[in-house]
Amino acid sequence: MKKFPKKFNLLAIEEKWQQNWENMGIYVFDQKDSSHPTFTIDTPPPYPSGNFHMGNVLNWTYMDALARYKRMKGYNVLFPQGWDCHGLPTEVKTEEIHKIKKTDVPPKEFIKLCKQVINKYIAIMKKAIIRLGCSVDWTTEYKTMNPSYWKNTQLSFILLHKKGLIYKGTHPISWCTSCETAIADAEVEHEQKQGTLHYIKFMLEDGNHLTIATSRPELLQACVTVAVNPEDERYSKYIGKYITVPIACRQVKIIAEKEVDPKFGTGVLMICTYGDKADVQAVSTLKLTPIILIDDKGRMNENTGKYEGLTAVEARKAIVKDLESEGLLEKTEPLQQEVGCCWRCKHPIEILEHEQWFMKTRIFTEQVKQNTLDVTWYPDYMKKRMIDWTNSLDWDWVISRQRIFATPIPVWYCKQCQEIILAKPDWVPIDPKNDPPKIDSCPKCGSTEFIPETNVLDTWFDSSITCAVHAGWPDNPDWQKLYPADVHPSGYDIIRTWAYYLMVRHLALFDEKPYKSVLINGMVLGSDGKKMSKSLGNFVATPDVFQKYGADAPRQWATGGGATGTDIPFRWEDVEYAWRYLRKLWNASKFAAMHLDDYNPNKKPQKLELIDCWLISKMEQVTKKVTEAMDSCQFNVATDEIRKFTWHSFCDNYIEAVKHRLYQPEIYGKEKRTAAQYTLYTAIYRIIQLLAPISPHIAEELYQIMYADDKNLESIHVSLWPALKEELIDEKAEKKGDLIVAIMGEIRRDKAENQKPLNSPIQKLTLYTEDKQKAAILADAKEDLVGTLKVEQMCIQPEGKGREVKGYTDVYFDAEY
RNA sequence: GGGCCGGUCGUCUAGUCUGGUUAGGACAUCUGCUUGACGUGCAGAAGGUCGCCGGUUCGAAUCCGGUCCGGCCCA
Repeated sequence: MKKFPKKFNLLAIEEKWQQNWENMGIYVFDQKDSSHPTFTIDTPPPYPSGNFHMGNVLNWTYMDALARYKRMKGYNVLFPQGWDCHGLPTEVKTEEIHKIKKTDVPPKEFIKLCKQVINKYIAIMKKAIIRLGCSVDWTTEYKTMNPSYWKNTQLSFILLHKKGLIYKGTHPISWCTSCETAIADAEVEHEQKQGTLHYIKFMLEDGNHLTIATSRPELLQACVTVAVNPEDERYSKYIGKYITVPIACRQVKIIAEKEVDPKFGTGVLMICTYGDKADVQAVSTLKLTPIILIDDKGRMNENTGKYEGLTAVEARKAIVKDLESEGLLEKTEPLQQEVGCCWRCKHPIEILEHEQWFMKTRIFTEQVKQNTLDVTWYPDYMKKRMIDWTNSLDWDWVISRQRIFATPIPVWYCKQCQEIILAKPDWVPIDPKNDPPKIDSCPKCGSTEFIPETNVLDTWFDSSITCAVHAGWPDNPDWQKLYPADVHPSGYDIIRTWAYYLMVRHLALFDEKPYKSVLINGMVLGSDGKKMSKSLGNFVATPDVFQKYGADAPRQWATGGGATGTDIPFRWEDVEYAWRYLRKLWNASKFAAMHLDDYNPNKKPQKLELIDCWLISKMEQVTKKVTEAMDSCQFNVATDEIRKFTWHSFCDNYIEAVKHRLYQPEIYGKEKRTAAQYTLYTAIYRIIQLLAPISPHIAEELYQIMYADDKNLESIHVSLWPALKEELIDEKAEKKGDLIVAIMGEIRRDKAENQKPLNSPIQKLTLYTEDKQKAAILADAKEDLVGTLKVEQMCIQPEGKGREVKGYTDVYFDAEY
């Protein structure tokens, strides 16, 4: 036992241990070990935004608590950490910082700048993860922008291509005209916008007209058909007839379509290529020829004649004006509409036809669903989100992007015959823009000139193979030992992207699911219950929290704030409460340490008193509950149980009940003092073990002061999680102890009501009970009752009435002060 | 329009799957006391028609049906 510091200085303790843990290397996954089962965490590599927010605190705390728990349970734990560097946000940030456009400098130069930005941000986040006390194995650290990771991403591309799961095709795709790139379904956000519904006359051959309502008159020239609902009696007679599209002055056929809502607008719908996904559907089922009017930059193209060069919005105005002058615009009205927007720049997206690379994902729908059901979800209902998302997908995954800072697609084209030259597995990592293919000539036509693919891969293509990469794929031949990952932690907001892409990619590559379980965290809200954001003024910066309360307290906020998977509001009061708990534990330990100078942990006392057995049994009960809670990722339950046991059973009841034995062995006997010492020593060790995954720093500090000399372990975090000792659960002792504790409580209450100090002596205490068993219990615990309550004289009588002990209708007492 | 989640003292939250003590805890409020660990702590009080309506049941916060409100995701 070391000297107990006088002051409680958690902040200093924390940083000290963070340093020491790194030096000890206890979080390094042991590749060579084969005697312990492995537990692998598929840490989702975060995008380094340069900001570690309270949401990050929440999900890293979940991961770390689990990692530490499993390590104590005897697992060889792999807790890796990577960084998902590529993508538009990085490009945008780099442009912002350097006040340039990405096209202002050569791509190589731009990539260099992006890397600088990312590396700076990684350093900030890494520091924060360490400050939170996470037991990450930093020897595994990787960055998706490094060639070593490119290799993985590109290899996976090659393998999928060889399996026929990747193809090039011209399909309608979501396109951001501002970012000038294709984007995937998952990147489209839907926003409520105020638009205008235009009522436009389309002339029929007989000189009459139909009025169609559209919010996008600029797409008139792309109108390929006009549809009405077959049930709609107003229009059924026109089905099959031809009608003239204004501006385009072109005739199209009127068709019947069940999907048309007769109540929307006039009930006549123009199908154009492409206004929305419904148009895409119609064009493909009806086999119509699309007419594309908008180019990559969002300007009207040569198909629009006099409108060429205008933006879509300008063209809309011009066309409306022209319609008006021709008398074809009947009226306009405001319209609340949902517009698909780019997740990054918020510009409305267009649906354009473009040659892109795709990965076949829809053919895996059934397999994804089946495997989703095979996976354990914490909480269970979150699997619905994955199933629903899978079912809702209409298109394959567009994996090519027209950007700079990303993994290159390892492909060239023969200049002569356009043959696709796919890189061989041993060529990667490679950037086709810098290096030619490693062949002498085109295998098809013999030409020696090649054009590099300039498109790059979607960032999700990097981050959706982590389960295999963390396991050691492709270089470690044993990688399948660590595959599938035991748990994939994630927020519910990214199930449709992260959990889904991981699933579909690993199934496609390896024909096996990537993870055995998914641990879902909710979102962090502001203290007002609304989403935390700077603009709402409810934002709390993580460094402020660390500075004031360190890491152990906010970690308890995270684990105890609510059930796993639910949103939890950040409240300073909750962190404060956790802090008070830590201080309470600290003080209780200090008290125990004061009395343990002469205690020999190797010598068990011969007899324990009733109240000692009571605490030990409670301790086993709480161990059981905490173990079960941790096993099912119910961190809030675990936190709650540990707190309740420490604060109430241990501090309020037990310590108070044995003080007399500790302070006055000359009266109560040395043996009884030793029994109390043993119980204190045992219980605190158990508390810090149970607490170690959740609040690792204080657990370590107390361990090192009080236990390291005896237990001889490097750290509490390598101690073995307490095995369940059912034989120590003693229901009878608990029942007996409960009675004693209830009497002590009732007498405290009696003193309080009589405005007596709690330590005021009782001249005579008479306990009444007719129950002989209870009388025997009282007699057995007489010394602890007398000692704790400062009773001069105590007797037990079968008959008589006094104050009733709460919860016991047959036990009364009378106290004379 | 569809899906999911939530609605529990003034505030936040547990419990709902597996129906059964007095609906648990925290913060805030109020009242005492300060027990030889506690820059505090302890004891106590007050505060709830468990969103609303109906059903099942001996018994419903919990199961079922409906309904309203809020959030998220999707179309």
